[in-house]
Amino acid sequence: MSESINDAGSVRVRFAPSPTGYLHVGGARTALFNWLFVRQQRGTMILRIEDTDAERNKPELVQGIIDGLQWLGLDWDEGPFYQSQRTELYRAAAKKCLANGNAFLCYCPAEKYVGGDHAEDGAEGAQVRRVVRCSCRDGKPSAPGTKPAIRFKVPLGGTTTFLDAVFGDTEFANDDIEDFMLLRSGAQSAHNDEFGQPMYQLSVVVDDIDMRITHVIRGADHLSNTPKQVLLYRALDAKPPIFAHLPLILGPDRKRLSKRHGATSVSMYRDEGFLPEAFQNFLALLGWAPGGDVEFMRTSELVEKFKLEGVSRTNGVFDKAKLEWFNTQYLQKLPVEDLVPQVELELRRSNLWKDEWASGAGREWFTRTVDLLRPRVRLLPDFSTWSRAFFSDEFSIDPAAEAKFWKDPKVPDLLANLAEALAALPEWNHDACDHALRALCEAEGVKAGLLINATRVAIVGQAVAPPLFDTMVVLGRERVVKRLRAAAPAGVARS
RNA sequence: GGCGAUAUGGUGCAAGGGUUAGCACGCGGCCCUCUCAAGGCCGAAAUCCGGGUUCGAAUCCCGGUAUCGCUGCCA
Repeated sequence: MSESINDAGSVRVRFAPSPTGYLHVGGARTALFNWLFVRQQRGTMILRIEDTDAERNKPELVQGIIDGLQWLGLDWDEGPFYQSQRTELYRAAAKKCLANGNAFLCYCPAEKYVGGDHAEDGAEGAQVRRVVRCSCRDGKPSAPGTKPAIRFKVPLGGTTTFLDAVFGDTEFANDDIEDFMLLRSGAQSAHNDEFGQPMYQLSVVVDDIDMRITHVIRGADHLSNTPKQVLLYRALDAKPPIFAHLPLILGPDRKRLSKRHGATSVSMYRDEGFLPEAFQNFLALLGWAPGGDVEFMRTSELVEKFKLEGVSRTNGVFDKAKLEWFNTQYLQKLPVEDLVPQVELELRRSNLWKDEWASGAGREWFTRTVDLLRPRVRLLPDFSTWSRAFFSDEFSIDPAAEAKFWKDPKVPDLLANLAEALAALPEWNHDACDHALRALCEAEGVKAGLLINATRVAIVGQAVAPPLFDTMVVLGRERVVKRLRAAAPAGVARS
């Protein structure tokens, strides 16, 4: 019985980024889809770092990717594995291909390699072969004496097919596939190695076989690489996995998302103050939809509903406005206890945090305050802005707010009177404040709105805040009265 | 250039032969109101083009166009 659980757990996927120093949006989406799929299937997620290009890899950059994954709440079960540490495995595989006739030694200097070019379309006659093959593949070295590289010997004629869960059955003509590199030549290597570093196509396939990957979920930029890899699986006597290629994420100009589109790394969104779960929800819906009208789905729901078959085949534009909308939705709908820790982190970052908020009554008060503030927050740092206005001694009045709500000459007296009325209140709560203010307005013959707006400016320094009486309760009587008294003469001076 | 993929409002997704082509973001308006949000209601806005197949096509087929990808001793 328990064996069936193991069966269900036989799905194995991997996320295999190159260490570019940060996790970018496209990579994050790939990681997320892998993760949603594998968690639903109760399978195994593997993290593998594709750092075979020794030139441009810095091991320390991997941490940026890991941070990004963790922020997004994506975990893995095995790894991280580093391809740079598995070189021998790839060399052995390349030699196996050589031995069984699926690869050849290529002596062409890199710049002079003729393969991959396409033959001129001659007369209608024999146009079967579309890719030029290098003479090395037939045992006729083009430049004997130099150190050779190893290339895959793509079959002449025929087709290579594979199953793609997103794009369906896909077929490529072998004559369109160039004899791709497996191993670099040893020539440029400082060492006296026979061969150089392995190439991408080789290392992915070898690792995916070795790690028993069942589903390769990756960007659609690899769709055209897939037949090469399928050929390699065969050459290595292995069964290809199921592929699932995800449509690419584009910038607003419909070009592939890149640095010049602004924020492309997930860390930038973290730093801007997006909630990880909102980001996750947004990303999940970029290229996939469960089929109904629901969009707000928390992690567990996404895991439950995700289907590879539902993935779109169309490249999609990253729409930051929609991401912002998701963020406000999460800010509002999340259980407040899920939000409070995020706000705490934010206030710690901006040095506004007070230890008394960590537990007990302080914690309760802090939680209530977060709850009060959150409908008006768009990004986490807005909490810092609010806190500065509410609780810090740097309190100051925004001139624009003042101009808008203190222009009535009656305001200074009203504020002064209100201060005393509030100071005399037997109890400090929403209704008491409400009644006191309205009674005063009635006595003075002014509309409550006038004083409410003026008071808001006086006690928070800005034109925008949560409903006034809630705000008063959260601020506390002492602060409210003090600020009202301070505001009254200021108002007089201006009137 | 060759090969491949894709094509529904500005954007993200629905509608897998028969709907007044639906939802959401954004945009405009109204309501609510104590400011600003949120929320509610209303509105403008789309099936790339051309041929087929069919009683009937956004949906299936072919061609064109456009876009993206691959075509590296990058991954």
